[in-house]
Amino acid sequence: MALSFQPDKPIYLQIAAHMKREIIAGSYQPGDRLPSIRDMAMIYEVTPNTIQRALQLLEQEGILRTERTNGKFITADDALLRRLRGDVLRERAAAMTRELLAYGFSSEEILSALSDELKGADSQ
Amino acid sequence: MALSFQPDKPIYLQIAAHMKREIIAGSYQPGDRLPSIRDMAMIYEVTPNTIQRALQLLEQEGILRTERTNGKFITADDALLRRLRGDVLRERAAAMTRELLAYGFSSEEILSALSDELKGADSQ
DNA sequence: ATCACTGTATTACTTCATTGATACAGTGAG
DNA sequence: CTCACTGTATCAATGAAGTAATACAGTGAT
Repeated sequence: MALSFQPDKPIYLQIAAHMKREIIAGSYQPGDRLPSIRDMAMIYEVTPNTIQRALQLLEQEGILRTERTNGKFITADDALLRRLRGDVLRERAAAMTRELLAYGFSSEEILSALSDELKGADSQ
Repeated sequence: MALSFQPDKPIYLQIAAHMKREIIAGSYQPGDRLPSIRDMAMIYEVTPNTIQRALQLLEQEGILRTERTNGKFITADDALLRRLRGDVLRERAAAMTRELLAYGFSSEEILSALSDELKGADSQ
């Protein structure tokens, strides 16, 4: 793996975002145990502190649960994961809408631009 | 005015973004002269350097033009402004699409979420 | 008891970016 | 010429943030 990091954003944020995407996309299952902090540090080629910091963010969102001396686990709370999935979608859509309306674009323009993008993405 | 700044993003970027929105939204007209750097510094309540730095970004995009001892002006190039407007819309739509597809959302989910947001925004 | 494994906390380094102070330079009106 | 106005360049202070090093602490298998 070793995920190529963008130099302009903190690594711990990029790892947190990556993990969150994987979890929401279903690459990890509810209840799964994560690799240990030190193992993940090797995988991502960063120091353990950076991993810990990333995972703290996810734990604050309730996505992870810690067993003090045993490891960290994806929450087994299915409902929470489903809710999170919906929240992410709505929040991203809302942010984009807010921004583009501030630029003076009409609802029709925004919707049409998005349709075009999705058509392009589908055909790949 | 004095625009309340978010503490987490550099002020010069926020000012640049604000100006760009105003220009794309049509609050300034092509060819308009901007207030002097020192005047804008007073208006935004920041130091002149911060304004200069913000305006440099817009100048690099071709949105502004400088007359060395006379001031800065919105470009009179109408076509450029129209093109910029379209670019912004497409770029934002593309970024959001990329991100949400990485989360595993389907095109249908994305489109529907955006429609919902726009409906909400319209009715306000 | 010891070892190997978990996560946690503390501290410090170091780098980097943002902002501010100040000086430079050109133009045109009076 | 001088003043008042433009934008520009340079350099320093500060402050914040990210990362790394290291030590702490708990558990369970052998």
